[in-house]
Amino acid sequence: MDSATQILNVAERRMRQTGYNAVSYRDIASEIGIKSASLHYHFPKKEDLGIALARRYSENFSAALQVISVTAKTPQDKIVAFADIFRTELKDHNLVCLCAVLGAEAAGLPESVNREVKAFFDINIKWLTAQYEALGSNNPVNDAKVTLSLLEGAMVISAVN
Amino acid sequence: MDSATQILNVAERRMRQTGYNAVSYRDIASEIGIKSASLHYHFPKKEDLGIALARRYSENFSAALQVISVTAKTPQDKIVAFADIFRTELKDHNLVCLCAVLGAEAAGLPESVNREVKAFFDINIKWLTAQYEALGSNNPVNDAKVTLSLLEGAMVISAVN
DNA sequence: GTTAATCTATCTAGTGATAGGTAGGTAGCA
DNA sequence: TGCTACCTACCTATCACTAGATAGATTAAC
Repeated sequence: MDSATQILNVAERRMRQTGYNAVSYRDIASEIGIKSASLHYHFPKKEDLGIALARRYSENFSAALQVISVTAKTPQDKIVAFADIFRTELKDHNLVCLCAVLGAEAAGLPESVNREVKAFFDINIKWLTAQYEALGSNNPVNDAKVTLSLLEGAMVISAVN
Repeated sequence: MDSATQILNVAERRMRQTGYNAVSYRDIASEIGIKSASLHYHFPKKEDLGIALARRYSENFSAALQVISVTAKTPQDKIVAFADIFRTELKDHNLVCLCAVLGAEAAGLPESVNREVKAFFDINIKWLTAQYEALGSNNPVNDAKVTLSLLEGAMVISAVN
């Protein structure tokens, strides 16, 4: 596996456990087995790493939503499959959604990182809205926001236990 | 106002915006107009400050729940009043729940702080469960958890916007 | 095909800034 | 006099980040 991917993997896992500021270049580097200076070759500033992390997370999520759109049959099945993504991450790996963690720290993060986090939420709300529309909801956007809020909040509450 | 209260007020606001690790003794002290060394007189370790913050937050919340229990008439009214606490904090002061922020960073915080955060969630779930019981819910504990998760998640998602 | 030039990914070594935390002193007050 | 609440001055550790060097792979020129 190439170094950039290793860096992103380690950084993502750590940030999802402890937040943006608690993760240092030294910690990431020593886990991979390189020096922190080498991290700056791949991600010159921490802000660059934050942007790359949130963007990759969004892209992976979008891909998973595409798969669900094809594999699950009814809108109900799709919403259940959506929730299962979060449930599995939490139960099997004890990991909170990256964007929930970054969202909670938003006022202290670079604006460029916040934009990526916001984009993640927008993608998910849009996708959920489509499912609730297909279900004939008379307020699909609200239903989508409620669903996403519920899942994100449940992860945060569970993380402390 | 005494210094300990001023410290707690400033620290709470800042942590609710940026998280535990992004808040420093120096920042808090300079906003109040004292030296960072003086903060250590009131809260020797940052862990002590974290514990005190979460505990005070829980106590204030419990007091608010007591008030709601008396002022609001029906269980429905009480649950709405509960949600309004969160809504008001977010809309009027743009502040996320302290325990949502600390929960998101849980794996990187002292265990003593996490215990206080967990206590906060337990208090709220217990109180909400009582309301859903009074409403005749056949799974009041689940309804309580869903309600709290929804509110906490909504704050986190809104924080980034 | 060999050589020269360039690129990639890492290293060592260090910067200045800031973190939490401590020691010891002091002004004012009960 | 002793206590409270602050101060100055400092410590060590760590932070993000940079400069400059280097080994090895790749590419270009002849």
